[in-house]
Amino acid sequence: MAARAARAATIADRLAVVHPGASCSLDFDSPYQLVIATILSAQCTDKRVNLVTPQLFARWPDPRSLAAAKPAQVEGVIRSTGFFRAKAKSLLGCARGLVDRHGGEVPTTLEELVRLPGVGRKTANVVLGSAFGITSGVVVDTHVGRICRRLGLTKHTDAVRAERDLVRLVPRDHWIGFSHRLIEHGRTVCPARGPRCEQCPLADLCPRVGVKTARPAR
DNA sequence: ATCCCGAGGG
DNA sequence: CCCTCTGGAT
Repeated sequence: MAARAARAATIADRLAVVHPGASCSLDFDSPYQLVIATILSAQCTDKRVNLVTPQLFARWPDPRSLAAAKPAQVEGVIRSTGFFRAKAKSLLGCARGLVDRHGGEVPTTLEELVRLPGVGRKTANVVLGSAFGITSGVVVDTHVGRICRRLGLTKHTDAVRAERDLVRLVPRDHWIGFSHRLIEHGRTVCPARGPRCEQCPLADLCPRVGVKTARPAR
């Protein structure tokens, strides 16, 4: 549908003005660190993840050391990110997968990444895009899905179906930037609760059905 | 009470 | 398809 593609282009252009340098807000300085940080980011703010990763990477600086770590010790360090047992299990399994199948390096294809414990399509897209500069798809996280539904770019709540719509609407070379700007927009202007519609550059494109404006001023 | 840059398991 | 995992923030 050409009309929706034009709408998507308008949205992408305006977000590029407001969030020009939007990028991954997780702290990392290697692909290994980004994989770990992104696994931890599930149902958790990046800010919270950035609070625990320095300790994590200081104690277990590479896949080999992390694969040999005691689960209980890892759980202790990552506890505040929530889902700490499942996440610790994923981290150890992921580290083991990196060592066993990839010589301790992070693979650069979606198929290999998704095979690692704790790494789903969203995490794989983030890692490929931000650690390697590889465009593999649109990152559809909770923000991207919610905003694109509000704006009528997709009707799907399922992330895979939403992504299928978005990759058709947005030119391939804009996929990563579009993703990061939507995520930034979601964090700063259009969160699930209390969207700040009065300062949203997309307000005229948004139905805002049943959306309450932030803060009843008191 | 509901949401946070999800993923795995039944 | 659903359910579960979990602490922190609002």
